Amino acid sequence: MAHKIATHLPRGRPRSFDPETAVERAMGVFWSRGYHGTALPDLLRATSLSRGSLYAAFGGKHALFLRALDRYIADALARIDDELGPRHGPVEGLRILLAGYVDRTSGANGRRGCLLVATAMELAGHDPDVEARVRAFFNAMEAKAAGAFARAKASGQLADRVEPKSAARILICFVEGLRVTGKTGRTRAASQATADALLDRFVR
Amino acid sequence: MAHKIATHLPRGRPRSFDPETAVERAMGVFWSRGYHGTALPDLLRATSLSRGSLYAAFGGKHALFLRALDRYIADALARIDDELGPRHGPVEGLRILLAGYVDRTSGANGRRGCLLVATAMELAGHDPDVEARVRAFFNAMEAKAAGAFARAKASGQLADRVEPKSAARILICFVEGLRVTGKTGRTRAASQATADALLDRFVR
DNA sequence: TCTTTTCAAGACCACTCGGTCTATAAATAG
DNA sequence: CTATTTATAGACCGAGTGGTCTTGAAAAGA
Repeated sequence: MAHKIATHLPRGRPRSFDPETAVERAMGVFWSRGYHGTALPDLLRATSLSRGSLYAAFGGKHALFLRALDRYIADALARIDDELGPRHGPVEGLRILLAGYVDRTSGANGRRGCLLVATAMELAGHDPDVEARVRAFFNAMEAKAAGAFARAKASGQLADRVEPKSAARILICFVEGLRVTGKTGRTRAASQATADALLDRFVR
Repeated sequence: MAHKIATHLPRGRPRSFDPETAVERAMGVFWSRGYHGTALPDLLRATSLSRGSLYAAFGGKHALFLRALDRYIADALARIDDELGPRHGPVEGLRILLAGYVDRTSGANGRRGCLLVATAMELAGHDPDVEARVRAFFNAMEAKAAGAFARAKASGQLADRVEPKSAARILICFVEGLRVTGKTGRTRAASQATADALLDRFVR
């Protein structure tokens, strides 16, 4: 008899299951390993979901990825709104925003990278759903940064001939470039000094 | 008899085969699709090599990828040496370098992306061989750019209080950020205007 | 209580992965 | 000429891929 010795292993043990939590945990896996580098079992382990549950709830790997990306973008935009919001003056807000990027692109944080930048490089060229989200993020961020620069200019805090829209685009390229160079584990001190040097070219 | 009807299909047709050409073609595939997104058959098609030849010549997918990355980096550094070399003044060289990045990050060129940036985001955190190469590239590029800024400063062409090393780091973050935002297909005019605005904060 | 719902476990599917190896044929060296 | 070298074509391998489906047990509602 080549039958299994122990049949009747325990099967289902339903637990309450929060989709948002699952998306958040899946986001962490995609963030660390990229889309192609993430296998279904990685996601099942991270979310504590079974294959069936994951497919019923999200439809598949790609759909879950888009949910995770949306969440990452929403978090990032909310953070920018907070940093550049009315709680601080515009220049102070930009300084706080830059300090946040310095923190997230130094040492181990830097090595972890950025889901949005990694996704842009890995998928934006081939996946229209992804490209639309990446473009929307950069446009939204640009609008928020340009608003802060415009408020700074209106209160006379900018150097001569600084145009808010150009300054915002420069700032975005700079921080996304920080995310790239941060992948090799730059020190916080060096990144902060570079960020300070940039902002000092714009503020009076 | 379930044998094949046509046995004796033609097998070997040896051709001379240049490894550097194969590396260059493999580079193009990795560049467009990323490391995990590239399958062996893609590389065989692009190089016109058989599996056996590819393994005999390069040892495998990962080793071939490193060869391709080395080639990409060597090409990039040679181009920078040319742009920032004695053929032009330092500020003119920086302007030419920026114009090249604008060209490579606009429209369809931008969508194609950058093998180095994509590799940094996809693999640098997990692959020491890759991380070493990415770090070496950024260090080398920073040294070259800092040299150009230093020469510009020595001839009085920089704005007050611009420090060559900080300026070089800012420039690198900016151009690598351009590669990221370029993935969504920005227009050349917008990118060029942004690059001009950046350089104008540094030159007198 | 009994029925329905909700989930986990995991077998199973067809396919693809990177990598190895054999058989064969053209080119080349002697 | 023959012998060797160099390359191709492609079968083959075990492992892994994303995705589907069946089974069974715990939870929830009646």
